[in-house]
Amino acid sequence: MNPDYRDAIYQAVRRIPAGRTCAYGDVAKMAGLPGRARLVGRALKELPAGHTLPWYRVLRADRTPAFPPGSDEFERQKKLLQAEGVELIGTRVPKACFGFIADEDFALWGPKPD
DNA sequence: GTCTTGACTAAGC
DNA sequence: GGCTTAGCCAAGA
Repeated sequence: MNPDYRDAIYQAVRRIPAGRTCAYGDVAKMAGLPGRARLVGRALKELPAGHTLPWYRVLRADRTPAFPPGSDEFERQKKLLQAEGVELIGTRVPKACFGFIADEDFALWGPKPD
């Protein structure tokens, strides 16, 4: 198999700075896969054991976790985000902590990975 | 080869 | 704010 897209997604997620979150769609764009948000979900679901990927920085387009509130994964994501200074407001993260497709962020992140 | 599923998104009501 | 519908594409059965 040659899951090149998956590696691209992993790299994209890894580039998300601490204290920041972004949507699956944003990660997909950054990975060179615009519109493949669901592929990001698949890739994250199939993360290898021992990974250090900040998957918890990836949220849905509405700034809510992909997991139902109260679930183990939801609580874990919430805890990890809070540890980085991103406190969930109810089930959502602050707008200021979400997204990276902006002039400043674009200059910081660059048009594409190396 | 076809059908179902999915850590999704956007648009419409 | 929420729910429904349609579109999307790869993996697994």
